[in-house]
Amino acid sequence: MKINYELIKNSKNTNARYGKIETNYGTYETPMFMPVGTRATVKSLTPEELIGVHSGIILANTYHLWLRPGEDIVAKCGGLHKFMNYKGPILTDSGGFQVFSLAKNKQKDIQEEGVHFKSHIDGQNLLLTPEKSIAIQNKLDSDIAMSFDECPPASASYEYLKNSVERTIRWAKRGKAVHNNPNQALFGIVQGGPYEDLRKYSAIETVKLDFDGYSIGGVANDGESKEDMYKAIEYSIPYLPENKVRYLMGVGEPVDIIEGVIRGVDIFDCVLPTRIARHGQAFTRNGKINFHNAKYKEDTSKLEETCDCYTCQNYTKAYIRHLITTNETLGGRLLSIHNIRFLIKLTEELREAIKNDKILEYKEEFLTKYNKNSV
RNA sequence: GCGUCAUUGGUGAAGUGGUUAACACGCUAGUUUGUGGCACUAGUAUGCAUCAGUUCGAUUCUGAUAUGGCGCC
Repeated sequence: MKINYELIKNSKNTNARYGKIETNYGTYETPMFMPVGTRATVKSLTPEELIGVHSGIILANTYHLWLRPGEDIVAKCGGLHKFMNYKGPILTDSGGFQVFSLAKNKQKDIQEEGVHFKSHIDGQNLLLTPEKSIAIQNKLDSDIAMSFDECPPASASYEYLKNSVERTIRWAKRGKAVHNNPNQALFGIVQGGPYEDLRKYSAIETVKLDFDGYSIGGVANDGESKEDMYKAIEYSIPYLPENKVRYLMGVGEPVDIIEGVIRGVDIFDCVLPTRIARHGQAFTRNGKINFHNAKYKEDTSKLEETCDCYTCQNYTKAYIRHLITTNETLGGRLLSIHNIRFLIKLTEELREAIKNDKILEYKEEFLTKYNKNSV
């Protein structure tokens, strides 16, 4: 089986929806947040800890695993699930974003065939094509593979985006043609920047190719404004089928997850919870806090009294600050556990809010508290 | 007691007769959205032991004092 999305309830006053995704590794409710495990590990967390924060699908990366250890070794170990000992579903990103982010200021050559660029590890010349990306993902044996797309910077011109969207559609078609893993779903990606006509065109043409799910890409790049991000979602969603899952790539911040859900997005992924954790910061109901701040030095309270995560159940802020300021790896681990749980809990609450038709009230209440201490 | 060398921020220290006293660490605050993992950005001595003198101008030269290291009696 590939995956199956079931739409259970549409929200009354918004585009938000509650649903379920059935996979070979269990059934999960949406909206959901997917933790990012680029190199076949959600940085610093064991699979047991991931289950402990109620994770569903997690994300791994085609580009990174292609270079190291190589898809053949993963396949030899029995596929990604066995390789990393994660018993939940796994989505693999196609490498399209890496072409954009790794080679941001370096030489890269985007051709019709694919993208020529240099390895970030040893500088060797690489060529990633739609066919290659799909072949790697087939071997990695993830539950969901992503089409190989071009992820243009927010600064890209309309003309550039127009051509880029066309090429991404051609690449999607080529990738789908060679996809041959019967247990793996394949998603298409809508691009088009902040332009309504490009998003519409990209969505309609991508849907014609009939994928198992659709994602909205090219958002949250390079300091793109939130308004542009929300527009990109609004311009794409109306053209996506109701009976397929919708994935907003790379998002995000709590406020963006809420805004995305309200606009009809089902799943999200983002490096933020684990990255800011390693840099000593945590999401809380009252906004983001920085453990480098001196005010936590003697703070014997829990990170969040109301949070059910391992970190909040067992440790004081003073201890976490000590770990962070002394650069102990446990500090980043504890904050990663909390931050991921925070975003997953957020989506759990959003699901409840959709079921009860209280999503706008929930947003208001959440953001009032969350933004109270900032700005 | 005599001689001698030293004294620069929270720390280790560089340096110069002349605009804002280098650098590092620490500290303080911020950034991070399909991860080139533990990064980046910014701020952080109104003052160079104290007092006097030389000088247009002294942290930098001179003298005294204080404190410390070393040597001698």
